[in-house]
Amino acid sequence: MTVHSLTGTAGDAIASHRVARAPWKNPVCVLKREPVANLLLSGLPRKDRQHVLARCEPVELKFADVLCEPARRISHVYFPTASFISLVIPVNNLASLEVELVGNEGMVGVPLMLGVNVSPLRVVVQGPGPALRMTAATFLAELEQSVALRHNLQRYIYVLLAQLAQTAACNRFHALDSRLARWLLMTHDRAHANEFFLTHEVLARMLGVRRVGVTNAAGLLQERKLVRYSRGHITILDRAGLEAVSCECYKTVKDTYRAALG
Amino acid sequence: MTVHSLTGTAGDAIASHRVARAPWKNPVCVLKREPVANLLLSGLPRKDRQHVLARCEPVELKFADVLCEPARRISHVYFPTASFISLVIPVNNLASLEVELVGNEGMVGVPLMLGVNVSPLRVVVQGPGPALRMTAATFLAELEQSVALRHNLQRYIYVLLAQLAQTAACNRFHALDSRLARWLLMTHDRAHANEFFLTHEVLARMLGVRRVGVTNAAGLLQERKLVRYSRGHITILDRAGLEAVSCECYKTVKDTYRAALG
DNA sequence: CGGCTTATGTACGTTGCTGCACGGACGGCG
DNA sequence: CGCCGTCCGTGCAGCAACGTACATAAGCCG
Repeated sequence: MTVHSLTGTAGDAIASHRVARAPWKNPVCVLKREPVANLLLSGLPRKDRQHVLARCEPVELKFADVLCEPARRISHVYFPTASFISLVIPVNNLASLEVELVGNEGMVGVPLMLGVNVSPLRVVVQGPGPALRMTAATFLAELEQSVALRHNLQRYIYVLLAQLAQTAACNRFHALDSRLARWLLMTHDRAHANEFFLTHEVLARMLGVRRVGVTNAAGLLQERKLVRYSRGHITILDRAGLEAVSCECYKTVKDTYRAALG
Repeated sequence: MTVHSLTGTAGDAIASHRVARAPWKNPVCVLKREPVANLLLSGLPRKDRQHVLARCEPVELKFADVLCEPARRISHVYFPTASFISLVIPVNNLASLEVELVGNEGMVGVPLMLGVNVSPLRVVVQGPGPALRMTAATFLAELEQSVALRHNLQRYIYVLLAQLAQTAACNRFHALDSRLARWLLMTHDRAHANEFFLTHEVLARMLGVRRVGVTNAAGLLQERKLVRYSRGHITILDRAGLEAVSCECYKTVKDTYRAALG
């Protein structure tokens, strides 16, 4: 993992870093991106925000970097801006299932807030790009400092709980087509780009199904002109169409977030 | 201390959910019970514990009482002692899935700790019996008072998160037999009795499957002499056998709890 | 006892996904 | 250009769970 710090405080420019240098092979991803801020931080009162941002280190996350393994100590918290990160639970060293997708609406490292310094899940970079990070110790100090930060992050944990429950139900009841559509929508929201890199293989591990299952479901979405993909590059063509195919879980989760943090 | 029944308070609005007769009155369940304390409270330092307990109201929960509906305000928090409570997510007003089972190792009303006063889930009494409860306001005041309480409950939320992730994976990957076995084990832990009341119908709604599916799976467990049941009365005969049939998720979750709160 | 309600058992075709296997196609690279 | 690794597509048998429908059995009440 390459981590280069941009010296100088992020100041009030919040998280509007300059755009990443080619995160993956295809530059198109980057070109379509606009500067993004982390919503948990940008919502803070000016003073708290500046204080926190001054202690954040901008980093560039690379695709497939593993930021933490289950049962290992959490060294840093991450606030993605244009990157996004999967929280994955491995099962039997074989299968795995994504239980949470974190983009600029969230953070990684929640257990620290709860008095625990190990992660229960595997943390994998799914979408390359910039993020802000803090050491665990600094983070805890900031929590002491800022009531607003505490407040925001507590509500974020609430959203997380609700979202986990919804995802569990979704995995249980909804067909693969719908779940795939939902996943693409969530990713679209967090990628801040119409195109992103994701092979069927990776998608399969996220959704907890066979690679071929994804191929079929994706074929269906492509037939209907909702997405286009080729060798890992997925392009969203028709959001509304995807929302129609996806289950209500997508909307439900988004509403929960808006109600608690919007 | 006076023991208040729920009937006449919150219970009235929801009493319609009760089943016609009263199988939960079966004395066998009760006879086998020993006095139990709530572990989140019993672990507190003496002084804090007394302070909290003095502000708790003992209540007797009845089977199938609905303590809270999704998106409704949380009026009380509950610390089950010998009772246990399901957190259920309804889907499409038809199916539903249990995402959490709370007994004397936990509490109901977690969102209050996170600055949110509505529940994302339906809260249903699964096992009748005593619990301690506090009004939302009192609870928040107690949180201010006691660092130890805050600490304990934060860690409990951590366990909750890990558990939700594990359950999601379990629902995705494991066969019904295993999941049923796991569920029975979890219930056994919380019921503090070898026998409890649960029809296949109810179990099916918890596991998110057809009633017939439960009948088959349960038949298998009974063939192997692991459980015995008749018209809603399930008796655990062979815990070790059940653990063998169940998936590792049971052990994993239990270990997580022990590590964080044991 | 007889009638009713609730709980459990059985049966059958259907479906969505699995496990496995292999064929083809695109793109990077020498 | 041609090789080769990665990624995508197809085919097929198998299976667990689904939806539906109906049949028995156990307790409750009059």
